Amino acid sequence: MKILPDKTVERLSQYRRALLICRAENKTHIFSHELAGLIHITPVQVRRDIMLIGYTGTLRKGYDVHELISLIGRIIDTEEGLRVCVVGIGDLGRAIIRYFKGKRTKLVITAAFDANPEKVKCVYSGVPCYPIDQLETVIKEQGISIAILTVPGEVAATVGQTLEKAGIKGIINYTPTPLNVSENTYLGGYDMITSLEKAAYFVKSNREM
Amino acid sequence: MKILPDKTVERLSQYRRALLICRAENKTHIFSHELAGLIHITPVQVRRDIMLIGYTGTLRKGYDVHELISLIGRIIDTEEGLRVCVVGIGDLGRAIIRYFKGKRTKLVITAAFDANPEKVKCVYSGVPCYPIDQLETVIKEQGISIAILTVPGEVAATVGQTLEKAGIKGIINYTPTPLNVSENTYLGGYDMITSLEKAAYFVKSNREM
DNA sequence: TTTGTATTGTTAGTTTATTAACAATAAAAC
DNA sequence: GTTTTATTGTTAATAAACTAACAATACAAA
Ligand SMILES: NC(=O)c1ccc[n+]([C@@H]2O[C@H](COP(=O)([O-])OP(=O)(O)OC[C@H]3O[C@@H](n4cnc5c(N)ncnc54)[C@H](O)[C@@H]3O)[C@@H](O)[C@H]2O)c1
Ligand SMILES: NC(=O)c1ccc[n+]([C@@H]2O[C@H](COP(=O)([O-])OP(=O)(O)OC[C@H]3O[C@@H](n4cnc5c(N)ncnc54)[C@H](O)[C@@H]3O)[C@@H](O)[C@H]2O)c1
Repeated sequence: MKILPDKTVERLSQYRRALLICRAENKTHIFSHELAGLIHITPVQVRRDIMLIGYTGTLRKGYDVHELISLIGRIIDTEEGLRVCVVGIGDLGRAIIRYFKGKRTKLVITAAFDANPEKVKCVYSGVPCYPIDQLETVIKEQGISIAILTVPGEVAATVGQTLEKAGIKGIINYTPTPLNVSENTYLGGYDMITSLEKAAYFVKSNREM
Repeated sequence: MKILPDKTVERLSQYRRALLICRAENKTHIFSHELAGLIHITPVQVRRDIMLIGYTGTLRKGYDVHELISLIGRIIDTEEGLRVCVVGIGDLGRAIIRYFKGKRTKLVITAAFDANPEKVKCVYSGVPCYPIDQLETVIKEQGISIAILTVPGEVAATVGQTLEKAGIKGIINYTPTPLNVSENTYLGGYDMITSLEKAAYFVKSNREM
């Protein structure tokens, strides 16, 4: 399939999240305007995205929830799955591991890493925690390709380097430290302060009107 | 000032984060390409954003770090500040409170709420936790205008309603539950699974090439 | 002094993303 | 059986975001 627009990929993920909830509620079909409402966008956008991935719904009946979930899976997920690790098991790292637990079968957190010897022996929501100096070994052994970075900001840059050296293909960086990675490593992540400040700007502008 | 593009506001927040680090390192001036490198965008974009907010740097010397920080503050922040609360003090809520601690003076978390009586008495990183049934009272008393929602998904919709009733103007929803709020309440938030799935799609597409 | 270089500010151009519009048509209403 | 309505799929139009290009110019080097 042709490469999809960035924003469409992002929305596909959101669609799936919403559709999984629908499926859990035994809903078999959904209209474009319903799906749109769930994630606060327009129905046109939904239809356009769905067109882009080559799916067609049934007129006056909507989209088949199961089929759509499965198609989005075929687009976003890989056949054999991708493995993910979390580096830095503080509050944020733990929250993320718990949040992921059991959510996906094709994108699984299989390892955690920490520098603190106390944490290293433990298993968090089913994910074993290894000492940070085994990072490279474990990543290669398990074939992990994506890392979520939740270490303290001061050590983030160093750990980032190590991750790249270990062969990681994508990093989601939640630390406030800018990472310096090579061109072909995907870099994601966002800052909660930025989310808040956007909200603040909106609230401010709204009040002035 | 004319309303700024959404993306520019987002980047202004990121610029400030980077600039604050620079200031801490006693850097007084910064070039567009340096600032760009820190957040992985192009220098042109930096210059354009800075043009939009009406600032001008010094030729061959770059932008004054202090001045730029202060100008971004005047744009994003409000004169008298905005108050923020966190609803649901689990791992994620705590991580957020800690992350914010002391970071901003114009955007301050002043209250937390939880349903668990054990947590209610405590103070988290300087933020007192109130019982959820005092939500409306405390929000009105303290003049809180933005809420960060980190309760379990099952209760999110209900709590969202209450927040709106209490006069909240913006909600950052980190739960996976779609919220149903009125038109003029700002709604933000981000899903970490979506971040990951975007990364996965990228890694997958890259490999196929 | 003159020339060359680095860097800003800005305009115009391009690409990407969103929205509007509407033909097609299945189902429902009459 | 005919008309109306709701909904999809798609194309065309608009808007937003980004990028390229370059004039202007301060500073450094020659
Ligand atoms: N992006 C955001 O919006 C956001 C929000 C909250 C926190 N954060 C950031 O996320 C990071 C983690 O936050 P937290 O609240 O969980 O912090 P935390 O201090 O609770 O956790 C950090 C963990 O990293 C471990 N660690 C320290 N050095 C390490 C190393 N060299 N290698 C591996 N592990 C190491 C520590 O033992 C600890 O368990 C921080 O950088 C914080 O600033 C970002
Ligand atoms: N957006 C994301 O990427 C992301 C990541 C991680 C977690 N989450 C979500 O964030 C939420 C919190 O995650 P967590 O790991 O901190 O969960 P958690 O279970 O540790 O925390 C939830 C807290 O909410 C409190 N609570 C329960 N009912 C409440 C109510 N009615 N009013 C107020 N407080 C109430 C609980 O006492 C608990 O302290 C969950 O919905 C989770 O799915 C989202």
